[in-house]
Amino acid sequence: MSGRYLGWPDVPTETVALARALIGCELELGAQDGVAGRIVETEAYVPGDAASHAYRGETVRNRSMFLRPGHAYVYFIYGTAFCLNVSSEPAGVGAAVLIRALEPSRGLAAMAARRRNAPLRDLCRGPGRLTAALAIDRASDGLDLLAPGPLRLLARTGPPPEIGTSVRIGLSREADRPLRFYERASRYLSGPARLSPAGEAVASPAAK
DNA sequence: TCACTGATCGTCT
DNA sequence: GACGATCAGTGAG
Repeated sequence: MSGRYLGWPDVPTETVALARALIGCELELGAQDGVAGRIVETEAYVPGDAASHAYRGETVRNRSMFLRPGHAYVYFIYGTAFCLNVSSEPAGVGAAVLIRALEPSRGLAAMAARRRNAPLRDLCRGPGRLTAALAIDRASDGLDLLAPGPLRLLARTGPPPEIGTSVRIGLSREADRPLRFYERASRYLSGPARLSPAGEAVASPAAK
């Protein structure tokens, strides 16, 4: 089921607060496609962070990081993958939240087709995989995810998820900062399992 | 599940 | 010219 569309200024401006608030929200590709997934994993790239693309100031590539909160920053990495971020902090400040994983919720067949029929669990597990599943590329860079358009954020439905914290994945600088956030109960997380302990499950069907 | 490797290319030094 | 917010495939435990 889908919630209501998020708009400005429904979301926190501060980067870590936004990274946590996005867990459980739904990311929807153009309503006509009917493709969407719940965000279950994010990473914060805060101001002054040496691991952030914005660390050395604004460039043509990272300019979307300096937009008002809620804009898409999409970049191409390792010659193989696109990564989707949501800009944070007031306009003019370079910071963003990387969307690392989604739990597929709608349009599963379309996602699978774009992902070479990968198994459901792997459709959106990882920043490059979810952009492939949602057909997100550089054309999506700069889009406002909080306004009508081809890519939108929807409010979380249901109870607040239990959120876990860990170090970020794949970094060489600022690698020790606990700026990765994930939904503890989710089976759709990226990275090594040791970074995503499920914690004390209250009533997990699988745990017994 | 984890560890390792090759592929691949835009961006910045 | 090197490096990087990654992925798929392979092999071992």
